Amino acid sequence: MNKDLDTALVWFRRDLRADDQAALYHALRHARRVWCAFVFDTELLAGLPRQDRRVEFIRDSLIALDAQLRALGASHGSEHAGLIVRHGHGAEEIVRLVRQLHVQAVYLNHDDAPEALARDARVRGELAEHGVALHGSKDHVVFERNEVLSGAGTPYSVFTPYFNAWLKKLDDFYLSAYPVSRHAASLAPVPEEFRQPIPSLEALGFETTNLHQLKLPTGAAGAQALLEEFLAERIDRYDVTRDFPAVKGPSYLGTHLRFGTVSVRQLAREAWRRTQAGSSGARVWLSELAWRDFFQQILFHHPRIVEHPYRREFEAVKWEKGKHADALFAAWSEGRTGYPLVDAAMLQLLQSGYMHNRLRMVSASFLVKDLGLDYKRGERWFALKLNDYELASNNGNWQWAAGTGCDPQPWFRIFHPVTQSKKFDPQGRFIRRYLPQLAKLPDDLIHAPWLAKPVDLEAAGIELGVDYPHPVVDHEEARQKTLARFGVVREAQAAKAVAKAEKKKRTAGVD
DNA sequence: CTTCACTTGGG
DNA sequence: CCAAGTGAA
Repeated sequence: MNKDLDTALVWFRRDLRADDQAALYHALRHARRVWCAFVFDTELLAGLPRQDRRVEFIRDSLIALDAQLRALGASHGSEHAGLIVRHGHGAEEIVRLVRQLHVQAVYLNHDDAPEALARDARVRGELAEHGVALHGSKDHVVFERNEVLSGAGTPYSVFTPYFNAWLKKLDDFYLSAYPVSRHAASLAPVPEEFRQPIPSLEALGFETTNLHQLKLPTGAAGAQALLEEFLAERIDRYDVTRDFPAVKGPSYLGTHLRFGTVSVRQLAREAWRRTQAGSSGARVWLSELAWRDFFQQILFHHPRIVEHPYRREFEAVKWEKGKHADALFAAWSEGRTGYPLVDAAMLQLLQSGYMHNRLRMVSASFLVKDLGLDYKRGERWFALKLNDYELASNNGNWQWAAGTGCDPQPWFRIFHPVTQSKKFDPQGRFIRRYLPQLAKLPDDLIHAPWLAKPVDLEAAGIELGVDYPHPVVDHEEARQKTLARFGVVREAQAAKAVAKAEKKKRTAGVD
């Protein structure tokens, strides 16, 4: 094929794989010599704790990506291909590489988080000054930006119609893999002076974590192993197993999706095929992928939700503040609220960087509706701790739980933490895993130890307040306070409804 | 010169 | 998947 460019650079960011990779594919197709680069961004790293499983996950995955690129190049007659890894200011390092390698175009995949969009726009401007083009591609989601719009041409704000339109647009082509290997001969040898080993964690300013003790294999090969097992053993029952935190139901692919060590097209393709074959589990799992697209698209169209509630009437809600609120937040984040399921969930997050989806809902609801704390505090905590943290999904789901988002859980629907516990961890298997001090309590008492008789507590070897905390709030009392707290929203929504009804009456009168 | 089978590009 | 292009019969 005739190529229009001599040289190009692929800037890897959250797409750490060499197969079915949009930017890599386009670069290889258009340029005779293609280099690949990743930058550990000093500004981004500076905001992270010294022990961060995600930095380790990325570093491991870069080693795998480098090997993947070398092998791909070698099998197409190109020795010394590979990944150039830098540590510095992301944008500056890329511009520097472009000049040093005399690159004619940079290829990257879209990152639609507001800060990333701003950064990429700056890079585009700087590159333009050197006469270098920047080409962006969709890669992270199945459908992005304006690809799925309502009949009126506006973005959807309710999931169900969005999902229907999403499914309608889905076809084999959108889900087909970018055939990277077809053009792999364009992978260029990395010049001697650019061949540097991938920096160690220490060199990056980090310490090792327990990542390798977790059941989370890294890199594209790790993702494929997880996927194979999930498809073979669990996806068809996902609809019935996914709500039970003690059951191995989910795919555990969230972190791989986050860093692009797996292609979302591959996942959607597998789920879609099984959906068409009648698998109800696959259909529910596919809808989770669509939720991810939905929240990405919402963030793209409404970047203000990073700082503000999507529904403006919630700005007026007064959250608990001050010393007592801070103490409640500390109890929540450290897993000592006295509500076993919530505490077990928060400990799972602390110890592994993962939290089961059902528990994300339960613990979020508890923070907002039992403790009366601003959802943004919880959002920030999850952002810090979740291996699979993704701004769009995390913000979207927290706003869902708080009732402030698009298509949210209504604010007056308040999860009962004990009922949720009995329903989704009936035998207390999950609770016992993280709270061994409660292990001897019988199944019916483990969900609310403060209701156990002294004799039962004694038999289980528990002294409340010593071995396990008293509940930090009374749920029924908290519920009443929350309903009152959201009174301002009720009034605003009622006023809105009245205005709407009057308008309807007026237009009806005209007809 | 037409037709069919096959490949390639698009996202 | 579909449209457009290619090459052989």
